[in-house]
Amino acid sequence: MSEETKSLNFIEHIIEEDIQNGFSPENIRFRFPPEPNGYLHIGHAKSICLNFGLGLNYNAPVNLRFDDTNPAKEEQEYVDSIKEDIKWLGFEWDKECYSSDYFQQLYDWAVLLIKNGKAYVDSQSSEEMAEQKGTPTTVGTNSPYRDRSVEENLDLFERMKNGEFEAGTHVLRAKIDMSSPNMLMRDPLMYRILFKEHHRTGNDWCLYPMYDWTHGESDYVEAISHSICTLEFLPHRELYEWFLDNIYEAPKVKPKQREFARLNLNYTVMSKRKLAQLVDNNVVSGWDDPRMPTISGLRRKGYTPAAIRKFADTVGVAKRDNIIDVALLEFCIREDLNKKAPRVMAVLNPVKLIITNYPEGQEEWLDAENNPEDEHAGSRKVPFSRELYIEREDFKEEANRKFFRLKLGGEVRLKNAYIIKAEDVVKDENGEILEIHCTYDPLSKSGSGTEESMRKVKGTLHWVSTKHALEAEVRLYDRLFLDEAPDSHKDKSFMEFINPDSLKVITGYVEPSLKGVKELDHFQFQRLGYFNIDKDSTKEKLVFNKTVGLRDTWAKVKNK
RNA sequence: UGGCCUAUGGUGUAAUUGGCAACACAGCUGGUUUUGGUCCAGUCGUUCUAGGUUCGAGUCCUAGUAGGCCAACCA
Repeated sequence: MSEETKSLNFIEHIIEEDIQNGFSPENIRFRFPPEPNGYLHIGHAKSICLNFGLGLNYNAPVNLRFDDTNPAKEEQEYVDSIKEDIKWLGFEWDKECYSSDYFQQLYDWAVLLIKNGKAYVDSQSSEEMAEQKGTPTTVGTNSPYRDRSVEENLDLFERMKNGEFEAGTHVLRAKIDMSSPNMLMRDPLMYRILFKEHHRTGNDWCLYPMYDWTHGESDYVEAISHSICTLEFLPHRELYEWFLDNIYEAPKVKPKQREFARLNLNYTVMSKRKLAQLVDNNVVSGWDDPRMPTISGLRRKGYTPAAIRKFADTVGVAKRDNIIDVALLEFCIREDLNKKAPRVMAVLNPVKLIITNYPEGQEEWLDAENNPEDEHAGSRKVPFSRELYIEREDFKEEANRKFFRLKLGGEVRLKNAYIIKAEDVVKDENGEILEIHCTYDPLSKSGSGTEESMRKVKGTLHWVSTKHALEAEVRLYDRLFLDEAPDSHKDKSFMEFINPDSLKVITGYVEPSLKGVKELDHFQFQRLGYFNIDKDSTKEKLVFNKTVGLRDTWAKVKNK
């Protein structure tokens, strides 16, 4: 079987066209260029999957390049987390690069531009320059310093580099066109003076290049053929090309910038600034809080690399703004975990169930299938006894026939065990049920092959033996925001839509086979959802995170 | 008041480049099931508007409408 012919996205169409037009496939090269000023989120995952996926498809190298031109915001912590996240997603970069590695080259090229009359030192305040910049609908005016001599510019620029001037006193600007309809072409800044220690170059420089001047030239240095970024950089393309044209030397690869629509997810926010705000205001416990749309948050919540890659693949790549339904992300993780996660029994909201005709003190270890979706997963033993926990929601004193669970006088199968019949309840003075008393049919044991064991009863419940169960902390997550588009309201901050119940911490009871499981191990708590082990887990105390619930048809029926 | 980008079911993304609008998710119906999960079958629903070119337009042209981006010494 040949693999399904997958349709190409518009970036791939462009690459195919370039190859058609004679661009040599071995010169194809990509890069993923994060700024190390925050943790990567699911939107970056889309970009990572795009760039590294392209690299795989075209057998082309993909560089990881840290776009570190602003020492005020960038930190090593972020570099480390970014590398970890990309590796975890399953991708390998060719070279690990830093824009700061090119500071000298960039400086030399800037001198070249000055010599060619393409750049000049401006000595006005930022306010004055902003004033002269004009607006999208009105043209700008030239700086009084625009026509400084090459010699003066060269001298000033060198002294800027040497630290002779205070921050803010001078900048280097490209000399382009103050009346361009594209604001970015109105003599954009190339350099500013910043007396800040850089996470890599230390105090070597007090002159730092701006994004536009840095990015395209870095692509050029690395011979990136296709420089893929998000839509908001589209107007930068003209400048990207202008800068390149001023330093380009003939046989080399001239990088091409192309733009795609960034990922948006409903019920969350997706900008590093806003995510940082959630962290700084302690709305969440950190960048890797499972409620965050960060890669580290999703990982901690129990998402798998395969699920995220599948998601990125499914949402596609195009040029129109989009808002993806989180239901799609949830579908992707369920699909993956359904195949991989071992099934176990856990009771999260327990009520005691006593089997009155089961001998006191007796216990049995029953066979339980680990994963019906994976025949190689094998089975395990689970302990059964007279006293069990079941979910409070699985019992009602009376209910209609749509309720496939336990009710007084009704029968139900205990998963992997026996058919039971509810006989009586014991309540406290407030009417709260303390115990459910039932009887079991000793001949109905699962898998025993008896006629009784083959009987069809409508409901099957999960359970744990009170005596054998392990206590565990279980963290239940709900969406962080109550609004579908929390940051789309002009008059309200996204912070006003935070879901106060996004985290519930409860104590649950899990079957004893879970003793000794490792961080990040995934499980399906049968009939409840997927859970994984949090890093806060210890030998003494298990801590689970809820990854996602199972699809819940009952919830829909119930609410009708 | 300018320039640029985008417009296909509820949400996304395709359409052999001008030739029967399809795939996934979501929704709904039913079946199987010792998970109200999975799986299976079925179903709902789509080319922003108006003109034009053409034998034929989602695709090309014109105008309109709607949404997005652009005035940081951020990236």
